Amino acid sequence: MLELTVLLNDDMARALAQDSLTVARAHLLWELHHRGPSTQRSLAEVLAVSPRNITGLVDGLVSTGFVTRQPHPTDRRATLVTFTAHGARTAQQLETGRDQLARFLFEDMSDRQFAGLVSGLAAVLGRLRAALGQPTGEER
Amino acid sequence: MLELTVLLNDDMARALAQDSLTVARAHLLWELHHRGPSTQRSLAEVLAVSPRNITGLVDGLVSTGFVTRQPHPTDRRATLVTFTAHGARTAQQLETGRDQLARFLFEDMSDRQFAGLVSGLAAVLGRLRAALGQPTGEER
DNA sequence: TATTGTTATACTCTATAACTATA
DNA sequence: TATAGTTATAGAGTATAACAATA
Repeated sequence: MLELTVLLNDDMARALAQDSLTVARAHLLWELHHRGPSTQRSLAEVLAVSPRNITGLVDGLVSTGFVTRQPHPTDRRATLVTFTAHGARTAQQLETGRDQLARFLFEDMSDRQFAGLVSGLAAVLGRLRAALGQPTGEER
Repeated sequence: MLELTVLLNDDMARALAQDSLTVARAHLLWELHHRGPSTQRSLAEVLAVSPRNITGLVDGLVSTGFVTRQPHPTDRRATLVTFTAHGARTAQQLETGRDQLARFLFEDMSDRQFAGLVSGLAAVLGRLRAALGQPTGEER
């Protein structure tokens, strides 16, 4: 399992690097894509990371042209992190790529095998959740 | 899947931190445990990381008392990274913990469910391998 | 008084390039 | 001439703490 995740992370990192992205920045883009313009505060909570960290990630994404900082309409302390056209297009591609990978991995699998996999994974996940004390996982 | 790996990595990092370890350093310890005293060069290859990176990881493990640098018996350029008693004990605990986790996750699972999980994962892994061009995975 | 985001500081992991000591 | 490991330098991700502007 560890080997598999390392393998996936490395390959994902390489793929993202071709778009001048890192895993951490792509994760922020991904959440932004699903939530729309967001304050840095809310992104810090969603990504379970310090506000200072978000400042750095957004700095990077701004300088590489994926997002901009827009003034919050009612709270002058806050900024809204917002996609550029390029950022929106890239986030959409991330989602499309995820869907394509899922299809590639599962579409030729028999219903029986797929059901067995899902059932087994659900059992493992359930045990993990119990052991870790119900983490807030979002089941994406 | 991504959420799951993130979840596992975070939790693993927290657990390791209680032993003053990081994931990268524990990975080195793990390989050392399975290979015995090793040159930094060989560790760089095994971990697929630059030699300079190994210098840093070993520096950290030396200063926290897990390993020492010993002279190589025949090559005076090389050093052999070697466990301290504390390091050897810790590596053994890592392996024991891995085994315990595996037992916890699978021992109450029916043979049928377990077989379905293994079969499904094997199919997914096979497709990944085909797509990525037969990575050198070690199947641990 | 509390919250948002930044500056200041620090640590870890990672890389490439140049260099030293040895083979 | 090639190899093992280090120093030099750099960048990314992460954290806490102090601070400014605003609520």
